[in-house]
Amino acid sequence: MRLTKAGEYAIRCAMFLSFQGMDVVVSKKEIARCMDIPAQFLGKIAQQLARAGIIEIVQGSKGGYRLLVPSENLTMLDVVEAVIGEIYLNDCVVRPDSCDRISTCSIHRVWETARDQLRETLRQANFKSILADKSCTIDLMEAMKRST
Amino acid sequence: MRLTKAGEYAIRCAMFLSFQGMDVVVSKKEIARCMDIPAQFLGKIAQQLARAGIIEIVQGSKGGYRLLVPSENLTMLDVVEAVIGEIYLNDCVVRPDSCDRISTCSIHRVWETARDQLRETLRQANFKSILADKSCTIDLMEAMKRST
DNA sequence: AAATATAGGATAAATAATATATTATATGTC
DNA sequence: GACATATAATATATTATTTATCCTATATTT
Repeated sequence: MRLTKAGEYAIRCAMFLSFQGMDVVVSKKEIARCMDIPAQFLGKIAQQLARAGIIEIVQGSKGGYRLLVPSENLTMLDVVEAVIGEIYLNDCVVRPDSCDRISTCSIHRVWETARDQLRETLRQANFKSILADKSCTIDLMEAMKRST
Repeated sequence: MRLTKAGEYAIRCAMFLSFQGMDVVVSKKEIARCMDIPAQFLGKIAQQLARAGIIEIVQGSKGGYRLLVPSENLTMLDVVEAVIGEIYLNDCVVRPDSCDRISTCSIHRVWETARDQLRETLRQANFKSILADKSCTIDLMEAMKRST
């Protein structure tokens, strides 16, 4: 019941791009290096972020990724779900036929509540406010230095 | 980011035992049959529930499982964590060394909040109140009929 | 003692996640 | 246009986790 690495990497990538701002194309290599993401794997993740409309992929020399969404409108929910799909904690919430018990059972309702809360918490977390936290930006800048 | 089948099965098992009451020994076979759980797999899950002090395993002919905890004190959190371990949504919350960014970063705090909420919601859900919901008990009784 | 039921260790089978290799395509520079 | 550079896309390999079962041992009832 944990976030996958792909999800974690996607968040790191979104954080880095948010930090750079919307008009900057950042190369895959640089993101991978600074954020400790396997470069090829980042390629896959970027495809999913692009399909979700979160980033734009720029090909060719001087290519890379560019953020398409203002960081105050970009939430952790958007980024995570772009990569791992819509979050749900128990199958039966989304596919009632996965269990032949009735879907009104209160067990289902508990999972539904838990899921809604989780999604809401991630929806509240936008990258602008995350970066407003000094400890995050300090950390980012150190990561950039380290990987030069 | 989903509950494992083992977790789902554990909940079904706990629900069945809660329905039967604390003083009844229910055979593995019967639980497996009524709750659609592979019998051998249920054996493993029962071991974990027993280790957590939730059920008692009775060996020998006429053996089976007996609930040790009053259903009003037994929560979904207890049952789920007995089987899948302590819930956490992102590695870095529990093992800060899994990511070399500082643990005070607000990303971490979001995951921490989400995790706390999730655990709290599951802690609120005790099996007595779950069974107080008619649709659950009706469903249980039908499952028992079906599998005769 | 025989029958019945679960325990516990080992292992197999299935699925999912993570990562990489390779070929193709797009862009900028000379 | 040719070449260098960077990402795309498909395929494949690797690893980890989850799910399930087999088999021998042990406990209990009759």
